[in-house]
Amino acid sequence: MSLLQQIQQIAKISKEALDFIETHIENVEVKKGTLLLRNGKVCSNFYFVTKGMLRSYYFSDSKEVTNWFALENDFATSIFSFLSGKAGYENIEALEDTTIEMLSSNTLQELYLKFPETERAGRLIMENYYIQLEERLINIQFKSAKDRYELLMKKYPEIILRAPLGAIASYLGITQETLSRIRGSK
Amino acid sequence: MSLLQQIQQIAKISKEALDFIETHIENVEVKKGTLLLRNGKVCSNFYFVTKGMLRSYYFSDSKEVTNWFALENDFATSIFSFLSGKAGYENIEALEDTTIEMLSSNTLQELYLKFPETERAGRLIMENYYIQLEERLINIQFKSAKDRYELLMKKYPEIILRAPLGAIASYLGITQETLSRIRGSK
DNA sequence: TTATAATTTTGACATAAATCAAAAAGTAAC
DNA sequence: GTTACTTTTTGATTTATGTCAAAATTATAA
Repeated sequence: MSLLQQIQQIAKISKEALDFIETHIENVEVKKGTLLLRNGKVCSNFYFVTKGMLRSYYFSDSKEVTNWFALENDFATSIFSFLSGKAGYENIEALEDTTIEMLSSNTLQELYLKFPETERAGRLIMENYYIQLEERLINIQFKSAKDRYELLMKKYPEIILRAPLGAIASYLGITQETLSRIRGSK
Repeated sequence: MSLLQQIQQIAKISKEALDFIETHIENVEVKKGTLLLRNGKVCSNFYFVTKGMLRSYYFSDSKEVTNWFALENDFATSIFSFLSGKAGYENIEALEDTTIEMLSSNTLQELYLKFPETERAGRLIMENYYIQLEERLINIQFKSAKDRYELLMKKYPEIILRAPLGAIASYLGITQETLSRIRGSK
């Protein structure tokens, strides 16, 4: 699926707006290990993954903490930085060779102004993100490490299969030793 | 401040849309202890607190867990249920005698359709909510109980002063015994 | 293929926070 | 003001998960 198709599934958008988006999409291919964003920088791009996998992480006491994974057909950006225009704390790296479609924040602002009907898609995407995040917060707050791992496995098995253990562990809020033991014990 | 004023601070909205909102606002006063929403029900209202304090909580193994507090000038709703139209897991109660302005989800849907420029305010509100929630997730995942308490005290001292200990503790993801000890030790 | 580096697993031990229980303090009702 | 109820504090003990360290496995590159 392409970014354009994905957006059309979310909200009805005029032909003109779609054309505008299409002419502004930038296609990028990056090798595994590439850093698309470094902490301390402003994230001025909104990504859509067509192939491969990204992850965002930040440092907490010099330890890497995974903030999210983005697989095929997922949107991805450093939301705080992208929305506020301020320097962020996130790093975005490619966990595999990855192909992305990219929109700049300028393009998006222009899109919202020129085609106000696209605000709806923006709102719906944010609402969806919020609900996901809320669920994650609840899990982290009140499920055991093992429960959280099993929930992730059920909901996003692809992440478990494709991401390195350390990245998964810090996403779940546990150490990799603990995750390794959880995996071992069953 | 009123709901109308708050919305106008977020995005520019036409006179007509404002009128539409105004005629649909419902003013409600509730006594301390009132349950505005019970889990298992669909939350079909969007609240704005003009006086007093609400909190949302859900049950995890028959224990109450606070999901959020809403003080004066805060919006409040059971976001998942309100957005999805499905039965939710949250309860919303008044922690004090509280005055609220209320919009139904039907009104809001109508508003978005009739006045598409209001989508922008909706999007911006959601973006802001998301950023707040992300920050909270990061804190819960990687700060100690004490650090989390101190962060809350710095950011929302009103909550610490006005909410009962048990509600604050479960909001922070700790037991009330632990919170009591944190308070005691300094 | 072998050498080197990165990732994952295993082990021993430490610790923050939970649990269970009861006392103390605060609030509301009669 | 006394009684009953709720909330908060204090104490003793347990437990899930973290930390530190090293071994085993797997991936990468020369």
